[in-house]
Amino acid sequence: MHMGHVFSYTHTDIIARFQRMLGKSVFYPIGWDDNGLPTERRVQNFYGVRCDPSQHYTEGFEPPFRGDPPKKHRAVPISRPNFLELCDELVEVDEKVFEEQWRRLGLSVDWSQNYATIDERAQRASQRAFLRNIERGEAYSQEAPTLWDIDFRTAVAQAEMEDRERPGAYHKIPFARSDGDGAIDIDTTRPELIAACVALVAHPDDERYQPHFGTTVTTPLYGVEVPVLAHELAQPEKGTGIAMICTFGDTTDVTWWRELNLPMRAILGRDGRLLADAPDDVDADAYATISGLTVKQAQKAVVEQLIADDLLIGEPRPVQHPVKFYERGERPLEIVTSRQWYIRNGGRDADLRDALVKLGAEVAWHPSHMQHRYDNWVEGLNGDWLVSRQRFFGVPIPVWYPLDDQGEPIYEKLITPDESELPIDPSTQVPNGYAEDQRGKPGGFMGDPDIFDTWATSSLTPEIAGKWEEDSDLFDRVFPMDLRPQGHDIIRTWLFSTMTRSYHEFGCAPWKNAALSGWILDPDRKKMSKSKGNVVTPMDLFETYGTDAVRYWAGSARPGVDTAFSEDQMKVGRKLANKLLNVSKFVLQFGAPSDELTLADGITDPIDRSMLAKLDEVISEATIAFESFDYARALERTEAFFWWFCDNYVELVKGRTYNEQRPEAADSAKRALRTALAALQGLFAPTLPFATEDAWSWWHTTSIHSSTWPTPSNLGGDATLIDPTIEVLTQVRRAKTEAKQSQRAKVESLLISAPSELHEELALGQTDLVDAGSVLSLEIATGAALTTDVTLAPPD
RNA sequence: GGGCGCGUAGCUCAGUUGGUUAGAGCGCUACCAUGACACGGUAGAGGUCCCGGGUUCGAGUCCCGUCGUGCCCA
Repeated sequence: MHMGHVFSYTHTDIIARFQRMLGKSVFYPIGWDDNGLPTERRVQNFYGVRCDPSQHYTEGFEPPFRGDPPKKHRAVPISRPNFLELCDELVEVDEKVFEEQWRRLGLSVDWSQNYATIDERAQRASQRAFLRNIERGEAYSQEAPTLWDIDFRTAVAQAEMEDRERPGAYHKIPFARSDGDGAIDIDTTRPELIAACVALVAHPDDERYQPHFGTTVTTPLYGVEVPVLAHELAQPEKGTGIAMICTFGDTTDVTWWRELNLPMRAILGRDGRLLADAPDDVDADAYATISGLTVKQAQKAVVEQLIADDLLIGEPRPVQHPVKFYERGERPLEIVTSRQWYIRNGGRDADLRDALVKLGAEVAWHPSHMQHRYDNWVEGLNGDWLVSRQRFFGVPIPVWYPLDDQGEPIYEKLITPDESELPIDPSTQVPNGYAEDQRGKPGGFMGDPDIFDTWATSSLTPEIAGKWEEDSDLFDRVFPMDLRPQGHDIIRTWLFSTMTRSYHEFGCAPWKNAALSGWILDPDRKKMSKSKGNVVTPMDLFETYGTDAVRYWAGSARPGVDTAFSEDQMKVGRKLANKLLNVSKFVLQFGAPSDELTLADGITDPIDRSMLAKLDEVISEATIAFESFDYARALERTEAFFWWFCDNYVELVKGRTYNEQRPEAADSAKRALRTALAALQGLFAPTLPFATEDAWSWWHTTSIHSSTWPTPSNLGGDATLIDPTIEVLTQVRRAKTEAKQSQRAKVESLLISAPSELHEELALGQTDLVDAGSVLSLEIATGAALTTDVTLAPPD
């Protein structure tokens, strides 16, 4: 856990606490997204093991290490079940630590409702939703080109892919025309893929190549005849304006291959090496020189061969170009053909895409411009959602396949479990009508070896948390949910995938509101993240500034705005919490008024009513702000009033409150102070739960967090009536400061000059003013503006 | 290249239907042991609201453009 988590989770907690004070019963679960690669990596590094599915299960296996294996240690291969046991073990330990930290932060989540994306309930929901997706045709498996990380050996979804600028070089290479009339020169950054070339392509409007459309050329080195075609995705200004289409060099190749109905000529293997055997029509002898090489080695070999055959025109020209990477990966993604499971998300279906955009419009976004991110992403999708992963720690894909006489799976006849059997693991469980000894045998069956990507399960968090199909009373009450809080960086993944699943299953958005938190930036304005090594952990900050101060820092950042990590803000928060405790002590020292007058009868002084009228405005504004999830504005308004209250109102009426000569006047102030204090403690309670609870306990027996949200007292006071008096008080203070005197210094005479319409207001504040300013003699005269003439008494 | 933010005091940021003299905190300066508070208080200095046009009686706020900066998507 780092400050980025503290930041956004605090926002959610503030909203939950506010809603609870409105009298609502808030459903506030928390979940751990623990399956997937990050956990696998942690397990490998923590225990010094690696998963090898060919290994057999070892009962009672003890890992070589529990934490910090030495650098030289070589990972011990262990079976998948053993590996999963260690995942479970580590996840449990991690979650304990997390929970402890969240409790320390004061998250008011319902800990009895927590879940994890690997727990049984989540697995059940994940598998159930998926089986229903299959039934309705929303999920399908297909042998298709897939983004592939050669190091992780897994397929990767569009949402997990990112562009990185990498150096490359254009190689200009001639493709001989089949009619023998010269050659067409193409530019490519991937000459090693010439053997995989299936066509050349140029823009249909490109006059240079229009005469060649429909003709054929022959690939250099490998002698394959390929057509010259037209497609509007070809970029005339890039290189020579004509490109070779390979199966596959990049995602555009996939589009061309699909839309132009081109044949497959695959040469890349899943290990990132070129396949051992050449495609059928490729010159086998020429291919033999690159067979089995890595992509990098193959490029070098092909270029050398081109140069030797005088087929490289000029020198390679270096370029910087965007290359697609798995977001966790270190080598460029390749595209290989493999059988994968997909869930329809509109990437290949305009109607579905439109429906999902429309669904996005039904959600209230906070801040509203975040909706553009969603629209942008949905409209830019170019394929369905790939959900299968060739990994180990995750929810198994709950299907089996019958095997034919040759032992080959018959994918179209897949076998699914009954919902009542979920969750299942098809790699250890046997489908109905089969016996375990038929596993992998001709005429028998095989389990799908893959697991779901973690997003495929976390896309169901509303269903998991609401106990969909398991507790319909709860589910009907909480779904659709009111709020999805999350970071804006995962709109394309978590938010969008959750929308998609909800649309398929229920035809509606899974929540009414989406509140997007910003990122935490380090002082250099870089995103704070583990991989950048610039994270700050919260525990020390809790110790140094207090939890409320850390929450204050988070709560003062406007929704959706990236925020610099700032200890200065925490100092301010600490100051605020401290001030609240002190002013509470001050107000409460006077005790409760003895009689039971109503507020209207007990608070008689117009100065007191004026302060309360100001407070009423603040309560209204803060309430409206909170209702629209703008916790920062609510805090800011409350805070501004609070400091004014402490510095001005409290100081102004302090003398009257202490004055036993005029009990009724003192009583009015005491009642006003207590009324304001109760409201202020309430207004701050969502943001500063600890300080407010503490101060509240000094005069209440129940928790402030189960008290009711402050409401305006509506005594009909004049909010601005007090202002001229405060202005005069400020001028008196200034006079004392400029004279380098104590604020306690006596004022011999105070001459106030003010427009006549302010005279009554000043007269009403006069007694308090005389007390607060230690004024010996005061006079009010008429003048154009409010000015004062302060004569200090000589110091003693 | 397309989309979306953001440019206000040395720093971090408020400024919500356009409306007196643009605010806060931190930092800085000076002062103050006062009965809630030294984890304090009082006051002060500090701003061509990125730049250039436009709308308007009036623009930090609305419109157009430029520049800078950040993110998302190609």
